[in-house]
Amino acid sequence: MPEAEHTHPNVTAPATGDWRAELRAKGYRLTPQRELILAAIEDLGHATPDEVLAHVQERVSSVNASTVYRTLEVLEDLGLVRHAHLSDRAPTYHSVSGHEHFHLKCRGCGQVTSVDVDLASALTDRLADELGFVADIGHLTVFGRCSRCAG
Amino acid sequence: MPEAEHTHPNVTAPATGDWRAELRAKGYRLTPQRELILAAIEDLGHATPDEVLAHVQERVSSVNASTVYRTLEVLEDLGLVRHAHLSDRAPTYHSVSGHEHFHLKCRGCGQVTSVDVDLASALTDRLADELGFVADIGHLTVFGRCSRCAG
DNA sequence: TTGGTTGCAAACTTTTTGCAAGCGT
DNA sequence: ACGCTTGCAAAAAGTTTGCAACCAA
Repeated sequence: MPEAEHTHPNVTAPATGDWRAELRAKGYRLTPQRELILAAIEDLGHATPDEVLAHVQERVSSVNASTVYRTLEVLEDLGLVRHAHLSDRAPTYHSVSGHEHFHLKCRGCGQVTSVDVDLASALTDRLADELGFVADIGHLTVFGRCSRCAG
Repeated sequence: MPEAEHTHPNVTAPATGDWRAELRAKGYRLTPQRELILAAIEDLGHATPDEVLAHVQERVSSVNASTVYRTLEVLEDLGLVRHAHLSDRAPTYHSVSGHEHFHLKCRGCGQVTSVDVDLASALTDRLADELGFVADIGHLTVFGRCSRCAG
């Protein structure tokens, strides 16, 4: 499959520093690894655990893969990052500092596009009205073909 | 996570036998394994490769896991089965003999619900009109909370 | 007979886990 | 000092691959 490129460069708001307080409030500790991993995700926009690890290790080579997995879980619990499944393989994590969005993935060129959740409101409304189902659109990935590849 | 139960028992149309011809037409061969694996998916409704293997092995213990993976790929190529990601782990395969549908997965109780693709037409239309993106709704899984678990 | 298929074993990729040492608070 | 965290190594889970024997056509 072609390499994924992203149409929505992550122009994220800088971490306010108040997440560190929330982290402690939940009984977690603030460690260099956690700051590095969160920063990596904000740098990379969308990244798999593997890519996060590589990015972090460019500066601090001693950081371990298990730490990345464990930290990603903590950061997701804190609501600082989210993940989606952009391929049949590893999940992709992204920062939540911006607006909530879901993803479109083109099977032709591999391009990933971020779309505002509003665009799916018709679906979420119907699911809620007709089935009482509260959808988590931020986790959604819609596969298909982009305009160029659909032809 | 709770075990998934399914609200849409697969009442699939019996294989007409004409898939065997299509299979040969594409240069594939008709083998007992392929018939068993397709039958397993129609029996099970929704199943991971692992579950398919276990089901097939109840009758023919010699069937191998690689054969299941390879066959699932062939069957999907023929359009006889499809897969969706109902968990962060193994993919789930289902028969395409019925109507096309996408899935709802409840994070509370794990329940999986099949929903007719029509219900998502508002989303697919907007994606097509505004972005030219042709969505493959049959592959979609929407995570969230069912009416009971949403409270 | 020909070449697509299968079973087997080994390799691989991604993620999880046990544990002792380390460090944030 | 207490106990959450980390690095490491091994295990687990899921999938893929090379290859010789096998069998559908």
